[in-house]
Amino acid sequence: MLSKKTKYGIKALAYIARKKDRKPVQTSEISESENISQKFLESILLELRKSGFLGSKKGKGGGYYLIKEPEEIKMTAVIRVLEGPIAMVPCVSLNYYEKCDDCPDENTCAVHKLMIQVRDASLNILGENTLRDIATSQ
Amino acid sequence: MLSKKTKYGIKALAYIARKKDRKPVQTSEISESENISQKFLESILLELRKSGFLGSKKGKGGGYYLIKEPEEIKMTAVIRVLEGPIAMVPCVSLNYYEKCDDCPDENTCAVHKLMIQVRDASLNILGENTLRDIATSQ
DNA sequence: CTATTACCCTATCGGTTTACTAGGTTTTAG
DNA sequence: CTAAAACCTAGTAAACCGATAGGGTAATAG
Repeated sequence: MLSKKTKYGIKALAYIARKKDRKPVQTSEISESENISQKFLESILLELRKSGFLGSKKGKGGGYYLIKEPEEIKMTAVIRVLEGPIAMVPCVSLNYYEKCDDCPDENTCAVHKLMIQVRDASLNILGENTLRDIATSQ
Repeated sequence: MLSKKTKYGIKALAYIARKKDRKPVQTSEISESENISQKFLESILLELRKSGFLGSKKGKGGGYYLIKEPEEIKMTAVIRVLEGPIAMVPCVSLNYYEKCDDCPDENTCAVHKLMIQVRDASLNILGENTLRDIATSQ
């Protein structure tokens, strides 16, 4: 299940991407338009700035803006930063790998191979969708 | 992320499916072989019995056995019972649909269409894999 | 210069879920 | 009878989630 944090983060990024100009967008504007608690949204946008997706401008007329072009931002990258692993099980995660303590051998694990297939299918979709795709999909 | 419960449940089903005869398998045997806490496993197998995947026999020599053939059991069905929805967001779930309270219109939601694609990709994999496939995949 | 705007930071908190444990009851084979 | 096994009810410690509180700090318009 996707957390609200991730969901809100994606929506906010899409909102900013839909703006024609590159002027900073205020959190208050996004929170009102997308029905997201402003304080909660602030913490999410802050995280997106620290991880290199957004830039920010302080003071009057400030806000957040995209650093890269929307088509350069893959959804895999966004989800990995906000949500963490895309895989359903740590032992098949590419970026957040962890060994299962109950499995002596991953190659003989019934769950392992199945979850690799699911992971690859998800990675395919999320890797070929960019912020541009989801921002313009209305 | 898949819960331990679901993971253990799948492993247990696979273990039972690998047995040639149809004699009941005890929880103690499965828990030792698969490194699962026995008490926790008990509750999982009980749930799998109540949802129609397993039969049980009480008393000495009792245990759990498959009711259907392994190739008749799709992994979608197992996961839906143990884990719940397969979709990453309730608003795209086929079996556990729920409306988002922040979305006025699903058709204009940036997250919605993306998550439908992910769901369909996952459903494809999990729907074409049966218990037979994952039990014999070593 | 000063008021305002809006980003930035820390801390906390109630609620839910997760993974598991404890302890007992019922049923059955031998 | 008795040992073994499923069955049932509760409880619980820890983690996580979504949000809120309350400010601090930097930049800018006028």
